[in-house]
Amino acid sequence: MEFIPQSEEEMELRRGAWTADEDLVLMNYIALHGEGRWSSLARRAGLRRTGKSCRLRWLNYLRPDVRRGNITPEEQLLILQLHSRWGNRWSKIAQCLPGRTDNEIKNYWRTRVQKHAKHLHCDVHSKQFEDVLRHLWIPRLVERIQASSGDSPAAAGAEVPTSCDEPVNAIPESAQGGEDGSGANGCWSECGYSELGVPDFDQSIWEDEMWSMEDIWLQQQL
DNA sequence: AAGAATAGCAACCGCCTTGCA
DNA sequence: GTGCAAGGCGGTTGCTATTCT
Repeated sequence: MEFIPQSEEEMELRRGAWTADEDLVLMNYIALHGEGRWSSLARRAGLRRTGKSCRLRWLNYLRPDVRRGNITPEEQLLILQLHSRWGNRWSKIAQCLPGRTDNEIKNYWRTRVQKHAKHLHCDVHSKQFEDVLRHLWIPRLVERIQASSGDSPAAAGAEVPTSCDEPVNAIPESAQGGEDGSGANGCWSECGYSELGVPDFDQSIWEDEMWSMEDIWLQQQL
């Protein structure tokens, strides 16, 4: 049974946080009719929401394959690499991180990465910050990944896609411990790299360590 | 213990692109 | 070729939880 709003009151659009009931309605409707045609979907499902709002709610939150929780070091590494290549192309970056949404990656970048840039008193797009990423942050992430995965070259020397089906090794040589850092076969997302089961780090602990490295780096610049 | 400051994240806004009549 | 509607994307805002003073 489809609900077609008749009166103006029924047409009045809701905004703000979604309720559990609205979520349920949206999920049920999509389960029955599939996604797409969001504007009419919103009307027919009886949701007083814009099509855009429904689409966003589904893609960023309700979709069954959405992964939640801490961004793992592998994912962080991938984000840093892909962002250096593609810039703020969040949806494109998200395509290479299964289960992560563009919104989540964007939020990660703004809250974590830009915060570090701010602490360094430089712009995220500056050469200085690029150097920090390339020579400190990324190598540290690689070390962490190596350590936690039993020094698996597949993880530590993983390749980063230029597109999701065109892998290249994007980890800078300075960040690679051995002469042969390769071993992963193609796009991380496709080989399931981020699903290898490397445990999450306690973000605050390892980020603290990042800051001691920052001090070293700043010293080197003096 | 309470208020202020900060961080994290969900959701909205506005612009651009695409598809179709 | 043009206009319109819908979808997609990046930027921004605002709310809530947490941390700090």
